[in-house]
Amino acid sequence: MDLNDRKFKILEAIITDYIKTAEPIGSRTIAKKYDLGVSSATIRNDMSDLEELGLIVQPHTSAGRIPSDRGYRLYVDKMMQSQELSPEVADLLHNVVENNIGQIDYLMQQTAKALAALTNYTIVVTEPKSQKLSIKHVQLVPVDERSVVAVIVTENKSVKNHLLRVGSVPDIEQLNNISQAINAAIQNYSLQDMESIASAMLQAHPENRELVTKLLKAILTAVKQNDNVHYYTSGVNNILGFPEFSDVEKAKSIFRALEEKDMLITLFDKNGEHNDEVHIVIGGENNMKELQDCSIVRADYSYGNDSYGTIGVIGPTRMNYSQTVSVLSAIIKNLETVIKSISDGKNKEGKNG
Amino acid sequence: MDLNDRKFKILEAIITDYIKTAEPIGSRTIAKKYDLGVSSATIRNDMSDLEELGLIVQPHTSAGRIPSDRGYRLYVDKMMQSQELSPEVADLLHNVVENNIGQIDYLMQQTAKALAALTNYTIVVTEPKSQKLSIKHVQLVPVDERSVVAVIVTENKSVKNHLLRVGSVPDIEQLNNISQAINAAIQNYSLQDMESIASAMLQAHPENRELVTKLLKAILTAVKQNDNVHYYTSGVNNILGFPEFSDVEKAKSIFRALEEKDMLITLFDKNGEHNDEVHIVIGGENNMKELQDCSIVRADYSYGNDSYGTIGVIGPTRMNYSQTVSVLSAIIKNLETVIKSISDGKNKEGKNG
DNA sequence: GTTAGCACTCACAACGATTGAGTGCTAACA
DNA sequence: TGTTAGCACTCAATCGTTGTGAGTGCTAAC
Repeated sequence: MDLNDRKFKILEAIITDYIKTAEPIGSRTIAKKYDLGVSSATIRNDMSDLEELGLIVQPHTSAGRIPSDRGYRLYVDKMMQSQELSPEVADLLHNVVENNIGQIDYLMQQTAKALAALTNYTIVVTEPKSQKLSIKHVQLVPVDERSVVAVIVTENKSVKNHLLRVGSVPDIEQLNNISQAINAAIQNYSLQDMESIASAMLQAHPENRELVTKLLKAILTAVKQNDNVHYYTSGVNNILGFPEFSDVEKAKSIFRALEEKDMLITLFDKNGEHNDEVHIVIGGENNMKELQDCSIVRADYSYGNDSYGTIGVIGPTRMNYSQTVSVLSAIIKNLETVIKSISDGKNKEGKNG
Repeated sequence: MDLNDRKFKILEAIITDYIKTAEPIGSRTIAKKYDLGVSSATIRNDMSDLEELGLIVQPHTSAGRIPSDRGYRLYVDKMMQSQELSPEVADLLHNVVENNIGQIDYLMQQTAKALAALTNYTIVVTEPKSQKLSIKHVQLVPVDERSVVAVIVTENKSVKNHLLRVGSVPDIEQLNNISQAINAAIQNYSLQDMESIASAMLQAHPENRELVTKLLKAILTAVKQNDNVHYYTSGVNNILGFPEFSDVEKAKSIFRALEEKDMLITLFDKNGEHNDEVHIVIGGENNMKELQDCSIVRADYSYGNDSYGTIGVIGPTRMNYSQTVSVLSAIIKNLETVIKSISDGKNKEGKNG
């Protein structure tokens, strides 16, 4: 069976209508609302064919049709028109990135928040994560008489604080000396060779054994923490706004799924490398049964050379794919442009290793 | 009308039963379940009296009784037995604090999470906030060729990072010099006198005008940000578990309320100073209409000398007050003990100003 | 003060009838 | 061969009716 132009139009009508109303669409509605020049009986015949192809389904005998996962898939792959963003929205997205680019965690949070507000769906943003992590710089900063913060800057520009509690805190000069020494040691030895770094450090600063030991431990923790995916969510409650989730049990199971970290790993599983496309996973195409009624639109953004994160939009299968893809592409582009403009200096000067 | 012993017992029966089941309790149920030695008719008479006093209400004519806000209030103030925590729970609470005391944001998050898991209610924790904020130490740390992190340590031991983007980043030695200079300047002038600090700094480091300007701005932001209440929530979804909120609209309105920052300010409004009591606000006693079906149990914890935060537990009016108060008191005690043990050195040595 | 007994109330569930949106099929038409 | 009008059929949703049972308030007697 072939899909002629009219059948495509009917499928599109069903999908766009259903996205708007969440109600099954009947043949008469299509005949009246869309000017196809044929009667409802003809549309009925076409709908029967579309159903045979598995593109639409009937919730029950005496109801209209709604799109199936396969129907959405065809729509998304072949029929969907890309949507122009309004200048206001484009501006808003640009500003979110521009204003928060300095603080990576703020940036992630604000990005998620803005996308949630714009799309009305649920947003998950993962922090950029580098494949190979290396420590770039370490600095000790005094906090009070018993604690020092180790500020650890990694190659992929994440800045993390680790508070170290010690018996007594050396003065600032000494802290600077230790900081300098650890930076030198990290340059000289590979991070794998913690033994050598430790012994070198302890030899040079025997009077601050406790501090140095804890510092090294913090650095190890930082390296290990890199394996943890940090992520931010926003708009989780938007789920409750959709009639398909007005059943509390359904909403709860989705919430539970979104709370689990492993879920995200499954969901955002790259099956390989970062790439530039926007990925769409529709309904049952993902294999988590709690999210079978949801679709996920996601895209990676690169952050520096080999570091990247993911932004995912989670909504009902009946989501506005076209708008979502536009907004997502726009924010990714903004992120990458601004990030690139910052790190441009780096390649030219090429000082640091 | 007076409340004799039996009436108290009946009220208590109604409250404890309703907390468990969320169903109205009838006179026969009480007669059977609680051995009061009187018939249901007698209990009926007493219940009628309790209703006249406004301590219980009937949802409709042919239903049992449920406690009113005033009933809960009487129970909480006069009748409630304090509950011993099991050693496991006590241990868990202790460990949460002990293991995370170093990183204040982690500590808040983990505390909220643990309480949410233990109580099954919604937890809101505000970061400790000082009345008067002063900057204790500033340190610049290089990130890449275009950016520097300003690590700002405040008197109440919060450590915040601000990323500064500049045309070119001076070498580490210079960064240390500038850090030292700003620390000195902050010591010499009051923070109110930013003018003087700025001119002194710019005079001393004219070649890093951009960096110094941005640094000063970051410091100002840090001071201002202190006015913002930072808070962490956990267990928001627990709301959906309670039958009284199984109506999606109700749940949504509560979620919306919890999302609003101003709500918290209203909710946690201290009407004055920090004190040691656990406060309980029952149902309509708070004046936010979205939360009229919720109760709030909250307590302040002090963090250092004049800095304190608040932990709030939000649940249905039908919440287990006794357990909640126990858990909350325990975590507050843990927090304060551990915090005190850390800062003990401070008062003895009394070095820094 | 307590209790048994009884009439009364009212939410809730079950049932059946009605409605209406929507379909599939058939026969006729271009 | 594609299109259409017409008609019988299906079935979720709505609505009124009825029965049921948990629970009350009142009264009279103990």
